[in-house]
Amino acid sequence: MEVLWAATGDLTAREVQEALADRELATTTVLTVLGRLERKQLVERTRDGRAHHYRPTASREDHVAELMNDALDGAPDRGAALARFLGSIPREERRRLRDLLD
Amino acid sequence: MEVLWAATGDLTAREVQEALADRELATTTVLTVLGRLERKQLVERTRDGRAHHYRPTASREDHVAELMNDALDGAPDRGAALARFLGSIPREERRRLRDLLD
DNA sequence: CGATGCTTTCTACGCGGAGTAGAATCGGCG
DNA sequence: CGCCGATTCTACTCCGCGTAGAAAGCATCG
Repeated sequence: MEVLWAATGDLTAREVQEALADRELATTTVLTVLGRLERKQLVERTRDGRAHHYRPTASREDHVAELMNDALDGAPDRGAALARFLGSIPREERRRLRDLLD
Repeated sequence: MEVLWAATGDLTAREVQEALADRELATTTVLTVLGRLERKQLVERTRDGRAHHYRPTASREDHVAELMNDALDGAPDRGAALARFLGSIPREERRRLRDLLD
């Protein structure tokens, strides 16, 4: 996901593999992982001749926001959880949140 | 964790088992899980005679807030992620957040 | 047209965590 | 001291993840 999120457009499996060249992964490994990510709806792909082009289904920020929501869903008292959350982030970010809310 | 969070005070393994009576779990199963939760610092315990008393190390809300933070840590641009998060929750909760920030 | 070379699919192995539980051990209490 | 519940140790299964080999698809070059 890091690679796909960092890219400006779609990437082929080979391009992903090259972006991870330092790990020397087998091509099939990259394909397998991309397939699993697709199964989890984290990426989608379109065919282009012989190869596929992969792209994230959501921006990294959207994904993070969704994870935060999933976590919040675990609380019976969402309001209380939100209050604790506010208390757990840096003052600076609380300020930022207030700005965003206006 | 649900059982411990729902309880008012500490619980013994047997009490936890009784709270989960519908699942008909073996006593050792309950103990094993409690042990793993302790290893993960989700619960702590104190000895009391032959048995132990278990309790959560954090309230459910604190735990949820922590999970939200963990998710947020996955974003390179925390501000942007927070913005998406705000956009993903019900209007009502945004209002609640604004109140909390005052 | 067929060989060549990518790309993809199918299958698989090892690892670790979660759920479950049996066997053995520990330690109060009568 | 012996009993019985509580605890610890160990283990089995299932599942997801990281990894990759073997095989099949298919476009292109000679």
